Amino acid sequence: MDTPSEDVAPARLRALPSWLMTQTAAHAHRLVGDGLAAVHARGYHYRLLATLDEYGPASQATLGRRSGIHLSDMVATVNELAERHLVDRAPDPTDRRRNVITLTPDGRRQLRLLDKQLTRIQDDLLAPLAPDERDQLTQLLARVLDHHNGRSDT
Amino acid sequence: MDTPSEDVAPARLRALPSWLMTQTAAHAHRLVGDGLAAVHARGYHYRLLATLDEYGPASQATLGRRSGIHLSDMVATVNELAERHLVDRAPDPTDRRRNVITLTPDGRRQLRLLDKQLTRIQDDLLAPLAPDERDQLTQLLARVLDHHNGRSDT
DNA sequence: CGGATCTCAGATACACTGACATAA
DNA sequence: CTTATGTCAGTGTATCTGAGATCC
Repeated sequence: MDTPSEDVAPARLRALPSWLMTQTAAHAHRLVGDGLAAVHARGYHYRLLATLDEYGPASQATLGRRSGIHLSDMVATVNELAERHLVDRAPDPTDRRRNVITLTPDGRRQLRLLDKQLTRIQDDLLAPLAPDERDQLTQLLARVLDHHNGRSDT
Repeated sequence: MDTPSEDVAPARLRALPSWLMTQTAAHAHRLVGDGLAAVHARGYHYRLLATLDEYGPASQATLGRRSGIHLSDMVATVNELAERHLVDRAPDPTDRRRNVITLTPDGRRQLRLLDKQLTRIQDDLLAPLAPDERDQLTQLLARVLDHHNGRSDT
């Protein structure tokens, strides 16, 4: 603790919120990536499946807005999920520009699996924090996120 | 442009700490990236300059451990900074495997500029939070980070 | 025509892996 | 012989830009 020349990040960085955010996010990203890879999934897959589950079928553009996935990346994500029959891609009869993406029963099953896996991962990620501290952190981050997504307060 | 409250992230995601972390980190990353690009710098540049300023000259391997930059990326980072004479790279006479990286006066000047720029950016990033909430968030994130870096507590 | 949708190609930043030569 | 260092080449993920084609 008191060895001064230890290989620890500079104080300037340790007190910099943007640095703390990107660093903890890197850990979160690694934990989630590994955890989802174990069930043959990626972050985008979960985000898209969860969005479909909560909002129902939608076009790729709408799904992109809801899930925060870029339209360009949406294409590949839907491709990957459709290949494994976790979602269905069908042309929209009312607007031939659009595809309607639908969650399949297999997709719903996979989503439940991913939910469980992610719950475990949150516990690893927030291990050093007490339950009320985890809530605090979640609330604070949510407010920062809402602000930068142009929603609510300021 | 309106889309009342339709296109909002699913509740499942909004309550998921790992997602909140990576999302806020993405905003932080973008703000920092833009802000540093305005003064011709990247995140790695600041991290390396700050590490040199606080710990003094060191080998690339040591700098990597302190700044969290991978040895492989350290090479390119030092190249970029040395090209602009913000750091100096010289062979270590006592260990010919090593380079000793030193902060130059120009580098110190650049660092002060980056410090100011980053202070502004933190303010944008944490705009919706009161000062004591910013501290709370910083503390919580620091504890999570320490835990996953194998330092201190359980 | 403007505007939305989908697709594809590529770029960038960060974190990481593997291989290698050199030197302690 | 083993370990540490520096260099180079390349991987994977997340985000985003730009271009096009199609359709409303």
